[in-house]
Amino acid sequence: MKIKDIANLTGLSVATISRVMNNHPNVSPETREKVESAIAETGYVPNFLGRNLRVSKTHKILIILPTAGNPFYSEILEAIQEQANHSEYTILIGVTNEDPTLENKYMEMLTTKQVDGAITFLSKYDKYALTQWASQYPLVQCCEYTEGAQITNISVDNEQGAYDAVSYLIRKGHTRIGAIRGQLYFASESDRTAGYKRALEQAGIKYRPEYCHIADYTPEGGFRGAKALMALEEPPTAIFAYGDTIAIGVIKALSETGHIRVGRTDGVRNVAVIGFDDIQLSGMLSPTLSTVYQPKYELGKKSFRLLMDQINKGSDNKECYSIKLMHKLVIRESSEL
Amino acid sequence: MKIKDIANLTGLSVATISRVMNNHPNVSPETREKVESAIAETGYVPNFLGRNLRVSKTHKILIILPTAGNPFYSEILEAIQEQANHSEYTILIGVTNEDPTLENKYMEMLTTKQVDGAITFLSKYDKYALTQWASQYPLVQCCEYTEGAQITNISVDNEQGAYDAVSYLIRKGHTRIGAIRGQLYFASESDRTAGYKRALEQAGIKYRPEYCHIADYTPEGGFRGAKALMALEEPPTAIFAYGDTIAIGVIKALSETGHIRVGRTDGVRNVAVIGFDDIQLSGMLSPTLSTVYQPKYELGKKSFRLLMDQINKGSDNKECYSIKLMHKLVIRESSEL
DNA sequence: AATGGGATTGTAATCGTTTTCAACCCCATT
DNA sequence: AATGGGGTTGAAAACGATTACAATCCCATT
Repeated sequence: MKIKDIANLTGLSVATISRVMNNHPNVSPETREKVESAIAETGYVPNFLGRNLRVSKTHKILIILPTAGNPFYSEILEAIQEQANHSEYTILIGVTNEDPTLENKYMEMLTTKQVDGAITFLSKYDKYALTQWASQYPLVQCCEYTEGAQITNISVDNEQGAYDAVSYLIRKGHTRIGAIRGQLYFASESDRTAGYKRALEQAGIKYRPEYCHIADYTPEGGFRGAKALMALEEPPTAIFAYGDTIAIGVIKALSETGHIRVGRTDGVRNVAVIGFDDIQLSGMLSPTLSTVYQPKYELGKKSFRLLMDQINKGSDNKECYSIKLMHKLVIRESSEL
Repeated sequence: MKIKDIANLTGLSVATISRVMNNHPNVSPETREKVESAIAETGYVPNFLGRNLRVSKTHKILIILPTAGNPFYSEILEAIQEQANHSEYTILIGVTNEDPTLENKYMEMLTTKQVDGAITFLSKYDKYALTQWASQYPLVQCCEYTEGAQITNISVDNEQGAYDAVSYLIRKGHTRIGAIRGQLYFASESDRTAGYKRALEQAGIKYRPEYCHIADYTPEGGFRGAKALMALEEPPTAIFAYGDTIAIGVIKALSETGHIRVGRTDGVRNVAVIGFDDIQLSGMLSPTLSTVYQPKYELGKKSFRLLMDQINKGSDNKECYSIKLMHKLVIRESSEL
């Protein structure tokens, strides 16, 4: 069942059928009526493969994620989905798991016209290559940015966020502050590390490399990291985790080792924990997690809008924006016990 | 830059270029060489819109999810992604948020040839419509099934899983066992409810409707549910949650009300909790969560394989399979304290 | 030298749409 | 009655690839 069948059925030409399908004006009410009833009868639906080729559009956008498991991304994804549902676009996701081959494979979906644009959550691209991509195709970078690349990106100020968190811990009297970070795969990590160091420095606290532990963004990573930190001969009294998923594991580890006890009565001071992201779960932990809030809904919504702007504007998208959204230090129990 | 440009550049015909691109035999080593270097020089990449139309394939499959936020789905998605990465398919996700309009919109991506097949995680379709879809397009139902519909589906035995969990609680001496379930949007819920009831009945315990609380599959839902159950004049001594995301909130609520205390010394008995799914987080809670394990990796992998089989087999896919994978009761702390 | 056949290449149709341009009809205006 | 113009429609050319079929070439065999 194709457009020609409807044409034959109604005795009209394919052009007219097409016009009806696309709500063009200049088609008489009678023929429109006739075509529509024929379509209804036969259950005809247009073949997008033909249409896509002709108009050179896919009405699909690609979301490139480093990992599928992190609720932080899920929440942003949800916002993007919501926007997409209100548009005529559907979203397609690609997970790279830090495999550069896959990163390229996904990027090539732009050149091969499989998608109209992309939102990437990665940052460790070659800046020249990335600039190149961005100049040719609709592309926005979300939650990250690549130093020196010309591409519109949107994120929070990670340096300041980390600074705020660590400064807060210092103000609470902590001087031995550990950090559990990712593997420097993201620009956000370097920034958070910079903020961490700036806070220490400003307070006159010496930076101790052994307090900086590397993990992946999972509870297990945080769990092992916290165990390692607490095994030092002079363990930290507070831990800053670069992601709430990490913090979950940190809290678990500290609970196991007795360094955190909700409603503790033995007079020992609990180790303080602050995370990053403010995923929905963080209010459900015991103790509830203090963290640096990222406006995930806004990040997702705005990314989508920025991408749409580029897609609709056409190829003269020379101007790139670098947008920072506000973060917020959210104090719950884990830093207060 | 299209295939014709390469043809002109090399003085060959488009057919030959196409043959080189698709690794056809019967193209002489010299011309292949010549074409390949021309491609390398110009950076030509084929336009998939043209190719897709011609071969009538998109090399994309759609995953229809009820929600984006549940880690249970994320983990299955991860498995599907992994499979897809090893194939020439990319996955596309659609989230319905229980909106029937969206469900249909996503299903129509099959008829409009936007995707080659779909894996759905929903179950509340009209069985006739669903059978119709499945007979015409590659389609598998994952984690759910629809009574009376002819469609291959794969899931665990939810009835038995719930039965196992509740029976275990009964064996531990509980007789007042609450349940927090979803809103009957899924077949799996009805099955779990049936299992819950069967276990009670077998033990001679009367089913009490007020012990059955309805929530959505979020920690917040579980939180409110548990609070409600504990507010009854005769509160349950154990709670079976229909999903680990729910159980997270249940544990939080019980911790707050003092019905759960890790390492409790006051002699009061903790309320036991068992969840469902065994998401990665469940080992990171305090207390760690006892739950009914679902083989998420296998569910994802197998779904993908089944879909590929249908896609490759062509339109004579008359036979449908209904596959059950093994669940497993995983006992951790939350049912033992 | 003629024949046959396998390997290689080219021609042109095809996939299902959209869209330009021309053609047509009908009616009001002159 | 001729003209002009708006409103509708159709014919045919795209879009960029794949592929059936025909054509050609080259070489071994007779």
